[in-house]
Amino acid sequence: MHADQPVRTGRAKRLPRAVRERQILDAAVDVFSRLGFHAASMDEISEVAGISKPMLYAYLGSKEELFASCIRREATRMMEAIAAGVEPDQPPDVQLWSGLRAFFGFVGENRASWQVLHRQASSQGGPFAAELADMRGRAIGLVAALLLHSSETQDVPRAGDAEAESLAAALVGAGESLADWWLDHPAEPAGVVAARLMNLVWMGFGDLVQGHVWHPPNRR
Amino acid sequence: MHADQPVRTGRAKRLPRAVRERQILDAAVDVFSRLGFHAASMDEISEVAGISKPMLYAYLGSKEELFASCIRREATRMMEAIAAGVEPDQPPDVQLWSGLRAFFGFVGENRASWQVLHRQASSQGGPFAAELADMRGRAIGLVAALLLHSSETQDVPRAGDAEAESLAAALVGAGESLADWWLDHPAEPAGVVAARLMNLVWMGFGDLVQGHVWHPPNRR
DNA sequence: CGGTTAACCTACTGGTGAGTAGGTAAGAGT
DNA sequence: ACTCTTACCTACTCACCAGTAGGTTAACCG
Repeated sequence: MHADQPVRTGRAKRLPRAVRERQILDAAVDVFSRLGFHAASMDEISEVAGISKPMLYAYLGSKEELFASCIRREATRMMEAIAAGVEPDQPPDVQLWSGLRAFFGFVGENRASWQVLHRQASSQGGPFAAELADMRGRAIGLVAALLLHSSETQDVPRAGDAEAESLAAALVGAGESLADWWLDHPAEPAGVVAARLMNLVWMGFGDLVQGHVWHPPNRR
Repeated sequence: MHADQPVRTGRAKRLPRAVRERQILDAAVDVFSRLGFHAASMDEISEVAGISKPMLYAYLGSKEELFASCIRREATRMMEAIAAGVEPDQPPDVQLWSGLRAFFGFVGENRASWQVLHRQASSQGGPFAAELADMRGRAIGLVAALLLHSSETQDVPRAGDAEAESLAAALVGAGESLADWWLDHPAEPAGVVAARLMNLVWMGFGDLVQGHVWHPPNRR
């Protein structure tokens, strides 16, 4: 995924702090994703990063602070990737579709990031899960706004804020979960997984079993 | 959730092995769910169980074996709860509905079990995740069969096995995920959460934003 | 009431990993 | 060339925890 340092031999080359910090975070995400927070050791992270342990502490603080930094960085990267993917002045279903594509695209190309963000962060309690909850909250807000706007264009009065928000929560949850499932079934291409979720949540089984499917408008 | 032993004072009362084993598993589920596999210590589990550490090893073997026993027991309990809840000779949507109710009912009354099953087991690799994958596989099979049957009753030719199975996977994933979300929003009653998912996957947003909702047939 | 079994204990070992003390050298500024 | 800063290191300490050795007492059986 990220290029690994060759095996450490003696002293590492001197590099400016900002560069080292990035390398350390890359290494930490890699190790945390493979082993989980507790089983990951600072020794291993330092080794993968190509430096010695005291550097970790000098630059990123304690193990917990390092983990939190990983989560923050990856969460930000992901939200930016999604924001870059949506097409704001399209109809709601197309917006949802492009958001899903961007999301699954990111996860596919950054499996380690997703592993850390979703599985690790949420199974540690406390401030880590909170960091995640914050990101999820923003995502839910976006989807809820989409739904509200979508029901405004129809002239149906009934969709309230709470209704929209909880449906959005369910959809975001479904997305997280499907991405998680995808980690264990990596054969499928991102587009297929995204399309599957799109159909599920937009059409519903009730329509699908009758042969009604949703498909994207064919531009490009 | 489970009644805790009062504080250990000296020697514990002598009890038959089967009873102690159950107490130990109860304690282990509790501790694993709160702390996760790695952070949980055998000392703490033994303390919560009201016995001393060597008893754990005498009865349930190593830490890993103990964890695996927890997963197996809780997975079995859950599948049985769901099986007991479905009503086999109802139409597909009602079957799905009763399955969802049973599922969320179980999770609501056994949050610790769910925490161990879903979050902990899946974030440890290897044999633990495999144990889970097996259970999930069975659940997916059930739902897929339901969907296939459901599309047979309509005279639509197109739903193949693979299609049904991947949709089932998505639905099961959505259920897992919504249950997970629910852990952090315990205020909602089980029925509401179940109904939300039912509507999402059966009707889809496309219908919901137009005011079409699914509701259970009103028996009782 | 002895004797056997099985439930139960205290008290250790060995290993591992977080975090630190204290020192070395590479490059920048003068 | 000479110092100063800062990137970088080796080599520890200390705590915690999985797993065990070896001993104790309660119940049951004759």
